[in-house]
Amino acid sequence: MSSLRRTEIASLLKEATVNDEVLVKGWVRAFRANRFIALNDGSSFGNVQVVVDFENFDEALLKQISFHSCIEVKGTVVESQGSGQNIEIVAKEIVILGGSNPDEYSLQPKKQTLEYLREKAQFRMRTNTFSAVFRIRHAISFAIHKFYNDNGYYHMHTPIITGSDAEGAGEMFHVTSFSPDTAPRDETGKVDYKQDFFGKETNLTVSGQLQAEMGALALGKVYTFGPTFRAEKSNTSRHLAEFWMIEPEVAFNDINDNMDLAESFSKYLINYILDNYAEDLAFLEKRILDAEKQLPKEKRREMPLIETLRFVVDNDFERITYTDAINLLRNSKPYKKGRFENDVAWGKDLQSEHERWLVEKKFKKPVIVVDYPKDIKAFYMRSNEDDKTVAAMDVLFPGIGEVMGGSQREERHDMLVKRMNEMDVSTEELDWYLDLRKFGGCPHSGFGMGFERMVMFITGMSNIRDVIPFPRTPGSAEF
RNA sequence: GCCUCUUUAGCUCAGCUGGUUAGAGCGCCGGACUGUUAAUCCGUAGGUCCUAGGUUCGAAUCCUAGAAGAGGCGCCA
Repeated sequence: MSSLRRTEIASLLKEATVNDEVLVKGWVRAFRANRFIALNDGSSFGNVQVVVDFENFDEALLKQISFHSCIEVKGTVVESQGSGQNIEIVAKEIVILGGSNPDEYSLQPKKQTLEYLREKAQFRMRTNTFSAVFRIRHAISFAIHKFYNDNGYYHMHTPIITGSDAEGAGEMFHVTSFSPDTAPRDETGKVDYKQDFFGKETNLTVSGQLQAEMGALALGKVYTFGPTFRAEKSNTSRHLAEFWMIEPEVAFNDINDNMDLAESFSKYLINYILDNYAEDLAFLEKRILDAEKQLPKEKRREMPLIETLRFVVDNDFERITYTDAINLLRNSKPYKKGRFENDVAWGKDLQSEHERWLVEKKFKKPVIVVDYPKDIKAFYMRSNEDDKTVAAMDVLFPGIGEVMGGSQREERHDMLVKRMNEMDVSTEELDWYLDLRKFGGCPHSGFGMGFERMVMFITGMSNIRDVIPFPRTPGSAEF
């Protein structure tokens, strides 16, 4: 008995047979009727029920079996008399590993708002919702590596501290070893970064794409998966200052190959979760349905979570050019009735209300928009024959908007230089990037996927801060 | 960067045009019950009405500033 080894609850629920003597450890999810403990150790969504014959246990010990206290139980597996589970454990010995005074503990065995739990990040992963979300977050991360590995891609680590500020993907966080008060200054009074750690100004990366292109032009197929930083004061449920991004970059792929990759990649991830995390998904779906009961019909999801995921996997993404999208929008009901707040016109970027109409009203499935006007896109995107558009694509998902954005890259050296000059991007600073066109260049494509946005889509969570353990947003860097 | 909303018990909230001692459900605590699945029943306790000013005979309620949280726009992933 004393040499008994711990069984994880996931394997216990799967493999235990009646009369097994077992040792389990975990956190108390509920203690009902002074007799039934729902115990969870994180190994699965399911709890194991521990039955306590309270007459045989010390009252002081039973008192310590409170919500989220941590205990160790030795006992015998029996068939359950109750209806909620097949087997349960009759406790012979219980040890309190860590008590949790319910008077002082900030969580309770009841529904609590996601906002409140967000403030208690030290505990929120113990709740059903967040443990399901973070198990799935892990699984998507694993599936990403599996997808690319199985398809012959190489994972490439791009730098987190970058020395170039020409990536143009947004505001950056400066990285310096100087203290603001004592930073050395040059004769004009500006901070003299020549004396700083790296001898120049440095920032946290906003994208690994330019570096990934080096990998693609040597290893053929590469992808990055790392943290990314944007110092934009975006105050929305879809933006983080620190988020994770996956960026495949593939030699010889054109924009159509790029779209194929984006579609098969996202379907693979969704399928992986459908196949392996059904229990967690079912709980998340039920959670949303319960929450939506209080909302008016038009604010509820059109389909429950799992149905939505199946639908996305079973149907082709809609592919449409920017020009066609503009025409569709200008002929749409909301446009004609003046319901859009922002104007729709060729040359202007699609606003979220327009994207939402295309995805949620018109096509009711993921939509890939391609061939955007060159003036609203980045310098490295390949110019099309019409000289007005570039081979850029945005992949739009229902409820979330842009999940992926990418392009075929401009591989023609002269064209790239021309675009850089037009858009005021320093050719000197990016000479290494231009070298990739000068020496052994080739057509290539890639895109960036916002990891947290994919986690949002798959888990059905509506705030990006609830799918990352420690969200960093303007004005908030707790924990 | 712009705009809007919220902040009242441990949690979720109600509290009307300013007017006695600020309420409910859940949770906690005490008791009853004991095969429960958000257990049930009875009872007790629990409040700097976010903070600081102001208006008023009187402020949870009105005004100003600040803090925290949420939502929308823009930017994007």
